[in-house]
Amino acid sequence: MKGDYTVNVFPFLKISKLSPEKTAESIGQYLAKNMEHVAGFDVIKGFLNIEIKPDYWLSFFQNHYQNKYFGLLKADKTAPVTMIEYSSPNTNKPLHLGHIRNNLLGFSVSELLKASGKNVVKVNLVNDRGIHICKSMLAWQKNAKGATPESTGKKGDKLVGDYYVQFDKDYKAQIQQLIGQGKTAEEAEKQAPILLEAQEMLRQWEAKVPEVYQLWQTMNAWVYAGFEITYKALGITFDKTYYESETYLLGKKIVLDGLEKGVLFRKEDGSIWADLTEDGLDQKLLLRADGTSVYMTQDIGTAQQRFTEFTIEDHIYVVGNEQNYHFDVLKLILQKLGYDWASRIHHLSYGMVELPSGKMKSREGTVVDADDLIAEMIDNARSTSEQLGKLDDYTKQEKEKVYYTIAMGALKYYMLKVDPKKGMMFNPAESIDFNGNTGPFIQYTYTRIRSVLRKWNSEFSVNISASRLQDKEIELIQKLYDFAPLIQDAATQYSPAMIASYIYELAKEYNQFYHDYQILKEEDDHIKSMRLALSNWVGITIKNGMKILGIEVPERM
RNA sequence: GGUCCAGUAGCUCAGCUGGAUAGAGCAACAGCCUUCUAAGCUGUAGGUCCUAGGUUCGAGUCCUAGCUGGAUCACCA
Repeated sequence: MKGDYTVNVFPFLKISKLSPEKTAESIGQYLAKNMEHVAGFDVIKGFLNIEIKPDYWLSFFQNHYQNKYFGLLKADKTAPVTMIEYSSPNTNKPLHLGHIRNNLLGFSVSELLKASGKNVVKVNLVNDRGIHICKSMLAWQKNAKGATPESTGKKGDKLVGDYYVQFDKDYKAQIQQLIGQGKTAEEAEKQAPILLEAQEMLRQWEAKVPEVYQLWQTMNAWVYAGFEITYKALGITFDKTYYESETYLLGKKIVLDGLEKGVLFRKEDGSIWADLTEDGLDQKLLLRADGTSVYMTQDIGTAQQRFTEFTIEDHIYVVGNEQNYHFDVLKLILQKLGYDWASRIHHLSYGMVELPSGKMKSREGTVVDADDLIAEMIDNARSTSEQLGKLDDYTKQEKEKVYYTIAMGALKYYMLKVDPKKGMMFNPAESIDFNGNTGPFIQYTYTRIRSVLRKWNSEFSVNISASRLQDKEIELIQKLYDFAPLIQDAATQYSPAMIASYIYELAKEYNQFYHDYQILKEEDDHIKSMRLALSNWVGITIKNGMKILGIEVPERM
């Protein structure tokens, strides 16, 4: 097929009043005459294929092949920031596959925005208070006999999570017992003694009863130590961490102001609500009758705090699509309260990760644990790598580093190549692949490039006439040409998947090139040098693209 | 029940603002390592793009209805 670009002329027919063929013909002739880079054109069935002169690609090649930051923009540190909240864990259970998607997406979108020239602030909001935390604490008090991460050798978040599950088990047993005594299910759910105890514990926590407060601090510290390990393994970082225990009261004042202004209303029992029925939504509780705040209240306060602390041009919340309604309500309430920045809030709503058996439920233990999955990925990378035996001269530590890099490359790419908006299926029975459209395939392409360049270990340049470029070489240059605009496009859509798909195609094309042409063995020095330069440039782009996905590339594998 | 989202090859997914014969990977089958890393390359096979209408030169893409699956409509977060 001839032509580098295709113009579809059908939309112009109304203006040209000519047949598609004649319209295409005349546009083609005009372009060939007036555009210096246009070499020629073809008309097929109303499609105008334009061919660009190889010189154009050659000069683009010469201008950029040495640029280590090819396609990337630098952020202006004085510019307004894009704030991105992600992770947002609860401190009552360990991280699972769903959290992995959230964390990887949040981190990658941050990198993507940075690469597109934005000034990014990454924040985490730890949900460290509330009834669910008290449930773990209560179950620990009742069952643990003083067990700690040290005494059990168990990771802190796992230990606490076990007691959250334990609570749920006991709670359900009590409900059954009450139903057996003639209560309705609804009554039983509200009256189970263990739940009443947890609610009492929450009141004690808010009153900062020392015994409860101290236990809370202790158990949260265990969880944070556990999270730290998982975050580190995932390579996830934040610029700032907010704790709900420190911000949960913030929204209160705003809500009371809103009440005074008549935007909100009070019910007979004293609770405060927003009426959104005119906007097609329901009424939303903002303060309980006893004055305590709910999730929405906290989010209002936290948002206000952030917009005061920073000059924010865009605030992204990476949160699952199960909370779409929550964010619709949040934005609407903030608008009604008169905050013009409400329009700058953007919910990056990603689809749930599902298992063949359905949705993951922490309480029911049907989750793919983050640490387990990471460990399994590393084991798989190790056994594959050992079979191939290409790293035999590496030290054990060097090898382990490569296994880890490949394992995380596979996991991260697997999660990020899917469009964020869409749900995704994960089958634990089938381990994540290392071949085909995968992270390791791209990493492998990079190591091939590095291997060639190590063997040369000298200068190279592009000093050749354009007519000597092979089609495949021009195709690679064209692919690289797309990188910078792609980053901008992907950034506006918050889509690391577009980057993943691009790097895969680039790596694939390079592998074809690598297979079909010789580089070091090429006899013509100019061609050899040009191919080294092209390889190096592809390598740079793979590395930069993978960095946006939070994936490292190894020198060898 | 109201609202929202999704349905593309056996499986997992691409398919940009409507454009040429709908693409990859995995799985299956057949080839390619005395040659720069075979975690690679090449080929074969695999499709009623959920269904039915509509919009127009043209629909996987837009509209309407239906079917199926999911989410949500909490004094949980």
